[in-house]
Amino acid sequence: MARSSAALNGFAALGDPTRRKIFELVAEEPSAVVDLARVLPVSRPAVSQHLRVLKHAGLVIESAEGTRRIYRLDPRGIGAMRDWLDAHWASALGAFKTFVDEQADEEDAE
Amino acid sequence: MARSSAALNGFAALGDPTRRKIFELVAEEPSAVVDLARVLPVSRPAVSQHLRVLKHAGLVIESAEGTRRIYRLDPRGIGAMRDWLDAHWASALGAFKTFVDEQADEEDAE
DNA sequence: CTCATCCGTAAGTAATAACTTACCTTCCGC
DNA sequence: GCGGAAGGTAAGTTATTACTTACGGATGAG
Repeated sequence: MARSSAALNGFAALGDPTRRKIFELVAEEPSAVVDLARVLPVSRPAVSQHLRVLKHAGLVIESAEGTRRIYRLDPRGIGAMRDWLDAHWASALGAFKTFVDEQADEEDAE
Repeated sequence: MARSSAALNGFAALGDPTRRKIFELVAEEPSAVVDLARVLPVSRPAVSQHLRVLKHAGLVIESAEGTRRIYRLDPRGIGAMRDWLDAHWASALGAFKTFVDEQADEEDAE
């Protein structure tokens, strides 16, 4: 259950635009907090707070390098969200196709 | 751009627990608003408002059936989120592996 | 033509969350 | 040791947002 609730928190974490931007920056290149704050339109503490949320959601990991904390993507959190979405996507695709076919039949009948 | 921003809104839409529950109920079986409200711990208007958000995010579609509006999953919105996540997942997995290998090397060196 | 059901929207409220500044600790170069 | 850079946390403010009740419009049954 810890795994699935972490995956679910991932959606809330990536729901915020600033956090999504941080996620994309870290995806491009593992970065320290100060480097992210330089690029973003928010203060450094705000970046720290966002990173805490992303970390808690299992989307990033942290590693010390001198005084700098380097943040990287954690593929496990992303993978959990991906799996959850994949399962629903597959069943949705089947149901959607059935629905569209039925609609077409009804229109033929008119 | 309309496509990608819709996909991104999807994360915010699924970030809310009630909305995620609605999403799962609709995934199990296409439902009318009143049926969803019967199961959920919130009022019917609240369900309507959540469905509007999900619809705007491209995650569900609506079809009239008498006075009832039947909501179904829209695989396109889910697919867009899935694609976005997939791309980041793949690159994250590569970067993560490299990072773990480097860590192992440094520990060997000590 | 009523009457009931289904549903969306408006308006107001209370909780949440994203941001700021201020402060303190930790680590490196000199 | 000392000064400076990096960053997590606290406290306070403001904007979102998830919810409620109240209302009005549309559809189907009798």
